[in-house]
Amino acid sequence: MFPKLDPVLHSELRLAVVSLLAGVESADFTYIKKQTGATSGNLSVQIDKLSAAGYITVEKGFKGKMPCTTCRLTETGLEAFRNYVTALKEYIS
Amino acid sequence: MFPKLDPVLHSELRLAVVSLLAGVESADFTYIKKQTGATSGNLSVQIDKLSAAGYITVEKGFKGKMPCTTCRLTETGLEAFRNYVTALKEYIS
DNA sequence: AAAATTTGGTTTATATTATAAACTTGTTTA
DNA sequence: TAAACAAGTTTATAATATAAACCAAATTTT
Repeated sequence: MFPKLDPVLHSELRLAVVSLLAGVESADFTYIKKQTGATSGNLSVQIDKLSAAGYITVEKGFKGKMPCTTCRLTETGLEAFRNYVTALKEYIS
Repeated sequence: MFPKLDPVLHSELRLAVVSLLAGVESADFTYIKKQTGATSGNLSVQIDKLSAAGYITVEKGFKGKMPCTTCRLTETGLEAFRNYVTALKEYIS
């Protein structure tokens, strides 16, 4: 009746990050931070978790001389997001 | 951009309980337990939290000789649920 | 050019949560 | 009457989310 909700996505900030990434080709740390309003520490941790789950890829490079961390949603991540949304609808409809 | 999600409702089991109660006039502990597949302990704790938040009322009585705990969604609870659903849609659409 | 500030994060500590395991009280069944 | 079951509650534990503190490099200020 109530399907299990993916615990990786059932987190306010991680869900926001994935939702954001689902709409763009890629986004860097600073941008995600601004859009979500998260603190750096929290965002850093949650990005690690999404990465560990294989839901996003994280690429560290530089923009000019400044470090820049770029995140991208993987196929796995997109599918997990879709599944989560489907499951969630059982709860809220 | 991403609205804050009510932490009382952003919990798999509590959300299931509220979702369930939103569709019926009332439901007792055993029924909720069956429908959600939760363990008694977990359900007991989460019902307390929903009750403490004023989202449900809990009435202890007997069905025959057996104790029976009946739960009902309050107006506050229903409104919180609606708000949660609205907020969530910002994340998943 | 040295000092102070900002950028872009990471690491660590803490407080909260979710969950299961163990327990309680009373009832039914063998 | 002893064992098993029902309906929960309480307590312990493991996982989470979050913020606070920290760090290195770049930039700006004096």
